[in-house]
Amino acid sequence: MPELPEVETVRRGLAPVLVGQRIAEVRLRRKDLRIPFPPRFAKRLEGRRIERLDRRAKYLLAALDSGETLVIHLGMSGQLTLEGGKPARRYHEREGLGAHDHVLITLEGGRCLLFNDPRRFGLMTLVPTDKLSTHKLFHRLGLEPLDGELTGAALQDLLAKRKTPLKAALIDQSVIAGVGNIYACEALHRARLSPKRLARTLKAESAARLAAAVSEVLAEAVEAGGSTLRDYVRSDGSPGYFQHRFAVYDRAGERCPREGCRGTIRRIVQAGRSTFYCPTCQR
DNA sequence: ACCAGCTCCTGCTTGC
DNA sequence: TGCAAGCAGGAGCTGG
Repeated sequence: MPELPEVETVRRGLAPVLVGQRIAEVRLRRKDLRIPFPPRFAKRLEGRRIERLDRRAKYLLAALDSGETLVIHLGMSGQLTLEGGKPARRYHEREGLGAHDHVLITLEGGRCLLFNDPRRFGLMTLVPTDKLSTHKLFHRLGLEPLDGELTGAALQDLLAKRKTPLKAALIDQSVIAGVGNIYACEALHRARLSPKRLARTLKAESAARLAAAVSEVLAEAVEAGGSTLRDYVRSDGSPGYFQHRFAVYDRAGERCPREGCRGTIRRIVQAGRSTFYCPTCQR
């Protein structure tokens, strides 16, 4: 679900509240998400201060004063929201939590970070902060789009050996980190490139256009607070707004919004996932 | 090395 | 109306 813009929006919402705070208590309501929680997970969090809140690809990274980093992935349906205010322990101990409220992290200040994830494709784990970049979750990740790494040349280089359709290459996290199904479709439309085109056939000029399109779409989506289709909300529970600006995603049958193009948006299936594009202007 | 396909899980939408 | 199949924003694993 949440792609880079949604995760970045959650990060921006959480950072002012979490950074500098100490974790008072952690409550796990099951023993695993997509993967098991690490040994003594709650104990390794309790009493620790959160020193930074960063993002890599679609992962949130909370660096702790213990030298470990709490790694969080929202999967398809994960939500991280801030609950409660003054009455410190109330939320943590309350009954009647939702069936999918899996983890509660109560801060010394009294607020509570709640992780809810119906499909349980998300994960939480702990990784030594100085070993993050070599950890198996991170070592294969590709270019980080909002950090200036995503240049036309770098992208062309990564795509050069790939025999997959462009769309499949774009959602491959070892090429560009953080792009998922929605923003891949949007970026390809903006770059006027067909999702079916073979990745390695991209010339420098097209690769540059695609690199720029990905960066622009993601940046605009972050500005809009992400896209809310069904599950995604910001940390305060409010929705994002970028879905209203989709050019192609979930718009099969509609007229292509590109000026001067009279095409109709089509939905096809690639590698088992929906792709939306305009066959007229995307080549 | 690379790639397509399958899989985990729940809930909403669609079609009979 | 009711029920079952199909589908969903992710990504690791398998086998070719």
